[in-house]
Amino acid sequence: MTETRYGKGQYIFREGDPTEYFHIVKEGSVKCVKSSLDGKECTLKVLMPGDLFCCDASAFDGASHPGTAQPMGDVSVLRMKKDAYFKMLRANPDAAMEVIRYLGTRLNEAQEKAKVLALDRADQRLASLLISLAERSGVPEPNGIRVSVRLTRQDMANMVGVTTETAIRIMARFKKARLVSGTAARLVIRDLPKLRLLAST
Amino acid sequence: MTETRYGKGQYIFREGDPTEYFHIVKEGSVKCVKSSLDGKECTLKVLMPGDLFCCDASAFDGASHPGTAQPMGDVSVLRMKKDAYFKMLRANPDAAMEVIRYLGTRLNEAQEKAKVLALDRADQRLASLLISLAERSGVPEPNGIRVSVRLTRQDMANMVGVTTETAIRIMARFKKARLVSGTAARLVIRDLPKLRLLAST
DNA sequence: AATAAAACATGACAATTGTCATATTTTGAG
DNA sequence: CTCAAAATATGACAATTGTCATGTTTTATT
Repeated sequence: MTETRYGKGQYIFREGDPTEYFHIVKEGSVKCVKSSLDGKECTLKVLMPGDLFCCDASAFDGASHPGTAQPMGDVSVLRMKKDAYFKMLRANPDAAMEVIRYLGTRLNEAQEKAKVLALDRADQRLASLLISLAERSGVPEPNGIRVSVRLTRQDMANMVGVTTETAIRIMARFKKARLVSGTAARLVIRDLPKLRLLAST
Repeated sequence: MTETRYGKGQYIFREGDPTEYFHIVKEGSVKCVKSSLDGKECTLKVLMPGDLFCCDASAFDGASHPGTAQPMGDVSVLRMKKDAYFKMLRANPDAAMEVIRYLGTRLNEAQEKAKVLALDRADQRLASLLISLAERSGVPEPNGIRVSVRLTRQDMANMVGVTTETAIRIMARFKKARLVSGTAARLVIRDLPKLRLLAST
């Protein structure tokens, strides 16, 4: 289990690279991105400390990475050769069960995300994103919940499958309605209950 | 491990039900469905024989089912109390590794689906669906690949996040362009290469 | 502090997809 | 075989979202 650091402009691995390591986020956050042939990008998930990645199918059959892992700012990642990882899981039922549980959670998340993408409007999808950001990386503050992950409007757009312009317009509406305030460097969720209402309306 | 049969109009379990069993499809196919508060439905996946379900996180922490499992026609399902399932996995590293591999594959699938929903137009999403149907349940025929799962236009619409009318219109265009023929009872993929081209254009 | 780059913002217009209404055809149960 | 229900089909129109163009503000680097 070795520790590796990555910084701005680097990649941990890219879509199509051969899978060699199993990873865990130690510090910072990591973006999982997939892109289509015409250059459009989609951010599947922002991984936080403790999250496993590349623990999945690609590691088994020698397939290549299904997506790109990109550090958001400076990150520190633990990694282990995939053979050692599998050996460890085989020898350690507790670890294996933990990975099963983790993958199950991730699968549920991914399916919930697919549902939102399939059924909801752009503003509802953004509201859902803001809610989960508040829950997963929110820091309570006097007038709301600050999102500790730094996400630009473009990042948010990529996470919910809309254009940057649409994300900007909707966030402007949210700001006017006092649901949120600030931008990437200091995004604050000001009215979580109303966002929840909007997400399911 | 007991076998249970289900027929039309029944449910194997419904969204919100407590999780008691781990399941495997033995015969027939099973729809995994999630619905939103306003009655819209989204079909996450059609499970085929050999597929595991409810093998995921919900089974761990006593959470309820995140979606509904609905038989498509007559199906036969094997099931096992979740406690016995976990005990079995703990005692059997090969089985546990197999479940990890399976969940990883499903997670990749779900993320690929999220990407398609986030980035592609309705016609591209339908083309992607037809491609995966051809691959996963296709039966070669003189003039194409017959899809052995019976899916109405509404089913397809629910699988790619569009309205039934949109699915009907796009399938009509595909039919005119000789990419497909027939409806639910006898859907045939006639030009897989062109569908692949369309899906990535 | 200066400056280039990135992010944010907004308008005008186009394209896509949804909604609602209404037929027609197909399927399945009795 | 008959008949009701479900599925398919199509038109007119509305709503949503994307595209492109352009300008301002913020951020980061020297």
